[in-house]
Amino acid sequence: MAAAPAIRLAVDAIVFGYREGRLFLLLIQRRFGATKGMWALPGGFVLSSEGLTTAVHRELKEETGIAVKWMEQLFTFGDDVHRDPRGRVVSVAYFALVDPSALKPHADTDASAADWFPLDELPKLAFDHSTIVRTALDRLRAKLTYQPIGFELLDRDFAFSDLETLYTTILERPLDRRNFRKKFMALGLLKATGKSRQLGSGRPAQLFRFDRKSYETLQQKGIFLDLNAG
Amino acid sequence: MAAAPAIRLAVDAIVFGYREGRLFLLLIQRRFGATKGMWALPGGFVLSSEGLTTAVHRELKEETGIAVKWMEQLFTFGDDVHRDPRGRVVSVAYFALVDPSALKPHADTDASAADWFPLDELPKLAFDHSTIVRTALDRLRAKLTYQPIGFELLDRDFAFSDLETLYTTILERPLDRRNFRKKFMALGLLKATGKSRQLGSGRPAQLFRFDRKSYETLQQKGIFLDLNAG
DNA sequence: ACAAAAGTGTTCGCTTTACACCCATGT
DNA sequence: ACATGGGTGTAAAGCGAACACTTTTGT
Repeated sequence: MAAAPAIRLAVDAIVFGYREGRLFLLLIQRRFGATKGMWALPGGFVLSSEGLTTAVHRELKEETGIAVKWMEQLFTFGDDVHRDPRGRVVSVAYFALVDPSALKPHADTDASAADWFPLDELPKLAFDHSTIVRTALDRLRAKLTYQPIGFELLDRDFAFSDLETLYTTILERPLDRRNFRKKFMALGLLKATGKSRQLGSGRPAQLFRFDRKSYETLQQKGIFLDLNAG
Repeated sequence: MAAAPAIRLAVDAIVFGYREGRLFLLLIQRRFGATKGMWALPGGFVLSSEGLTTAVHRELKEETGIAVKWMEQLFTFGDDVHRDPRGRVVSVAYFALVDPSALKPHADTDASAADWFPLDELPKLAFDHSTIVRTALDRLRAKLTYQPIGFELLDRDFAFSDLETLYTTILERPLDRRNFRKKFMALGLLKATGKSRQLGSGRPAQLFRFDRKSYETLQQKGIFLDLNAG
């Protein structure tokens, strides 16, 4: 076969943030082209000299100023030949989880703005980015049941109730507090810090921290954390 | 951003076949270029006018003569900039399961040969195709535990023991016959045909057929079929 | 009769689930 | 004292795992 026709390859980043019981999505406002002014996922074209993973990290950094440690490949979108008005663009989507309070996005050259949006109040998105976000959400929910998450989304020290709220927020359904705590504790990836925290009234909550080693081990292994009722 | 540099986009097909207690992989022998004479996964460059899924099906058909109904996107390989000696090529890998007895591969213009290889006797593969195959195998094994498979791999009518052998072959470990049967039957996706079959001596086996409707339903839903001991 | 493959139930232990009250602190 | 959020135990049911013999046929 001769040289391939000009398909352009892009990467997109779905960055979920969690704060105070709400899930957020990181978006940028497009500065150029037919989609100028619309909100979209951070992303852009892959350079021929860089790997895909490098490319997403670079684009994310360039467009929002945010650096994340880890992104997971989600899916490659390229069945619809017209998904991008600029021509044939195939996009490899990656997703990440971060604590948004630590990361103030700032717009850069390619974006006129960058900001966090609550998941239930997303603006209309450019391209097929709504589909991509939906796919990412599905994956995130599925991921909860076979891998621990939270490390990237919570403060270093957190109360158990923070973890519970995180899970109920993502799953959009309640969990049984006792059962959830029992199961999660049994995984042995939380360390008590000895410290405690109090918000207004109520009994102070003891603070925990993830044990990084076991956390990463469990992430690899694919554990079970059946979460029907918690 | 200006026009993207010339990255070429390819698709590769990992087609697993199952027959008589063995897993096979469909390979083609490369006819051109630096990898001439080597075995590789069927695949090739995506045309700018076609979707990714269309592209894999087309390439598979062109190179091996085999048409499959369904392929699942596996992963996109593009972190290694030098994975292809022809330049920068990013490949979207898809995998499929078929009954190889119904599908005699024949080489076509781009391949000098196409054939089934037992998984444990693969030749050295071109590019990073060994890595891709390994990834596909991991996925296939994982898939077994949350989705029913078998429909695509067995004859329309099959004995229960065929199904059992299929599972033990893929998982490479024995299953408890009684438990496996109990669980699988409980899913309610097998219909008795009333017919039976006998191979040499031994009690004849009654033949089953998949109930297509429930099969597809369960594939969507993501069911649980814990298979530690079967 | 024996060899070969198909078919079938029960028991035990663990995990999941459902469920409600007390604790520590602030106001 | 009451409001607020944090923290805890137990019993019942269901599921997964382990385990061996009988049936039907050919030779």
